[in-house]
Amino acid sequence: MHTYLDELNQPQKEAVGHLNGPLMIVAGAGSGKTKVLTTRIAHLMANGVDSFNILALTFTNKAAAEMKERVEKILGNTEARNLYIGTFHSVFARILRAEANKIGYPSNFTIYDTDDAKSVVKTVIKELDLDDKHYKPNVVYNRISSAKNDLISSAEYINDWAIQQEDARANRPQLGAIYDAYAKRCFKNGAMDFDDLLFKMYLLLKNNPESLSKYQRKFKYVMIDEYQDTNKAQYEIVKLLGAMHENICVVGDDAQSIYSFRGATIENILQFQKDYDEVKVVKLEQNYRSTKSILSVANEIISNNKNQIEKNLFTDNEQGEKIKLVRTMTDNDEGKNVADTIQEQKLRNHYFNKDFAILYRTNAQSRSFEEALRRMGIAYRIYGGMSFYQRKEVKDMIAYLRVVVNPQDEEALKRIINYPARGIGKTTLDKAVLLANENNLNLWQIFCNAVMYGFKSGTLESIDNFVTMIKMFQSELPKKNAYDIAILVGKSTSLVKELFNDKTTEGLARYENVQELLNSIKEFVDDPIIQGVINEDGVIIDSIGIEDESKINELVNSPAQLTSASLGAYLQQIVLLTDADDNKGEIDVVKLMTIHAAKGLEFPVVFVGGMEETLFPNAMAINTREELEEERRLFYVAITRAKHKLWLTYANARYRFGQLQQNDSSRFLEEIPEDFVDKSYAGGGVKNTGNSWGSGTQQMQRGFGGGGNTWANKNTASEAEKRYGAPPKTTPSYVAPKAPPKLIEHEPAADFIASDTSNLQEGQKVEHQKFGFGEVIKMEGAAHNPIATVQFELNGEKKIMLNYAKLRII
DNA sequence: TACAGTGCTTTTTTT
DNA sequence: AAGCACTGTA
Repeated sequence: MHTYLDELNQPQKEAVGHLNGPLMIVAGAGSGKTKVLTTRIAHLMANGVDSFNILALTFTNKAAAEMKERVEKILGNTEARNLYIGTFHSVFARILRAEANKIGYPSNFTIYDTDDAKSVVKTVIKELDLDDKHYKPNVVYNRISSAKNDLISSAEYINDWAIQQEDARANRPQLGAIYDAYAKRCFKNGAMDFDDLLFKMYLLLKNNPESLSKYQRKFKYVMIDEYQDTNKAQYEIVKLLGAMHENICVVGDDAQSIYSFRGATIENILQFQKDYDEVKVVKLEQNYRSTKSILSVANEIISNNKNQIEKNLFTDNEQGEKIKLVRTMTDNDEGKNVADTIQEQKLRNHYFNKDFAILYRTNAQSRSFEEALRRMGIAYRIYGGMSFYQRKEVKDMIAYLRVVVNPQDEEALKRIINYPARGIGKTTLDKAVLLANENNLNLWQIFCNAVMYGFKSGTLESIDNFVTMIKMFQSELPKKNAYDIAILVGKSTSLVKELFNDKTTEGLARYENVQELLNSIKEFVDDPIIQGVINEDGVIIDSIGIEDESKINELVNSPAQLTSASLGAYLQQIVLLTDADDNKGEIDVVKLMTIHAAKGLEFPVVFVGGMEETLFPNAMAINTREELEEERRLFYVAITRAKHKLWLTYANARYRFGQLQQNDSSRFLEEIPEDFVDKSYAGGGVKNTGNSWGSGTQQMQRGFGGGGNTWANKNTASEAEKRYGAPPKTTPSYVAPKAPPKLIEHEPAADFIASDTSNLQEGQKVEHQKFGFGEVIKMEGAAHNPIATVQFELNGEKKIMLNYAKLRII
């Protein structure tokens, strides 16, 4: 019969089999949580629950996609399409569009990402005549964000005595005023930030009984993934949605709660059991992912936390190797060491690039790993950090599209009003903004009626041309899909042409990025998923808004109405997309990401870099026990990503803010029992052994020790040395062989012409037909036979004889 | 109006 | 180191 049930262990079966009533699954790392969730959905449907009545909420798009795919596989039919599976933010965005009128928003509202939101905060601070040195936009934004996650409106914020006291003590009494102005501005712009998607969803359900009842009836079964990471807003929404049927299933692991900075609280797990009369609790304690060695270390680490739900995570997997500890001199050496080790492991144990992950606490740490991997010719990909959609040229293009869909969107409008330059400069913009504020209109309305406001005739003409152009785009909205409009915009604004004409390396990259954006729009358009109904503005109104079946049939019969290929739909999904969600990922590359981004993932071989005090645990997060325990959970998450092998690495000193900074090894390393760890590499890595030791207390200077990697200062033994004994004086047993780096072939532009290199200087940027782009780092050789040493971006250092090679100077 | 140069701040994690 | 804001010049 239901063969899928046979694949489960006893507790898993219990969880899947509990169909009605509240259910809490405490799922340890690697215990088959996703399998249980997906099987449970399938089981619900096998027992007659309509797929339209199931809602599953996750934190990442990737998790949602995976869940959907796996349910589909189990079911073997297309019923899974009707399931409502998505992230909190994307599901609520869809619902809010359909219900926008109930909360006074346009259904084509824009979603502001963090950059947009901070920019609005900054604007508002300036308009209130406050000093943005004192009211730092970053800090203010975080404060507003926390308030929203705690469901505190600006009015409540201002009237809350305790909050006011707190702000007064911090000498920031105007925070409430800023919050209020910010909220009003977003509303005026027809925009919501990420937190609004939760906050407004809560308000919608709270204040509109019909809406609440509608969604309660629709979502008879609700499932929440990563419940330990929910904040108050999410908690209250779930509680409201589930109140009618109480068929709520939450899955979480308190040991993996790492998002308290976003308002998440473990309290939600504890509270869950009190909210309902009979909560079934199932613990999944068998780990199917890691070796015994790795899991023991993880268990040991987490046992140092006081606050936790008791559980006993075990595995039947093999013992595996001890985890390895590596100490290097600098962050650059750390990078080299990891790259060397990857190369070694590939050769010795036949791993592929894709089997490796390098994890770190902060995004800035990716640099040294990146450089080392590039030098070795190992393909890699960085997830997170500066995402594709944050690049200037991409944001510019998207800003145009945003204005077309929602001209109230002032952030986008400001961005493009004079780009490419069209004679509407700062003076004009300032005046328009002032007029908008005085007349309580938005910027777009000022421009549309510019003639009323006494702009100079030249300026007026520029404004009119701009307005006419945008209106022309808008008139195409109902007729054209997202891609066709994007192409039209690119052409009419000559934005693409401008980038194309910029032949510098950076210009080339920018042009390519815009092309990539256009490709992604095309892809989106070519794969129209029927997911909703579109209103006259081209914005998705969700099918959920239609209760009457005949109406749905009517709409299904007019497919144009139902495609999601509109520009509005495209914009909605990209802003909620993380680049970790990008699934082009099955190519053979080493993956680099923060530990946060790695949650929910697993890799055969894992490196955790930067195991140093101030970095991990991070200096910003050691002020309270709670903070420190969260850092420890983060370490726990890092460890439990590994299936077979785990390396922990740290550097004696690393560059931070342009200065070489010395750090002690992480306190977490002391918590690993001696027997579980192989420390034979904790002595400076492949290159640094045999040198004098001691991390010293003297200020490290740049170019220390003359020889690059030599430590000249001898002082007291370092913390690590005291703990782990003196580092080995001999060469390690195995030095990774340097495979000849593979050449990454460069495709020169069709118009590649070699330059006259007789006067080539150090520091100049060049292009080589085969090796690609690089920088001249050294000139040598006789005058009649000059030799340039060039550091190529993709192919490392090469000596080029200028008499023979063809180089183009950039 | 636009760009180049200078000086100043940054110091976590993300939907 | 790097990005940003501000200032001065063409």
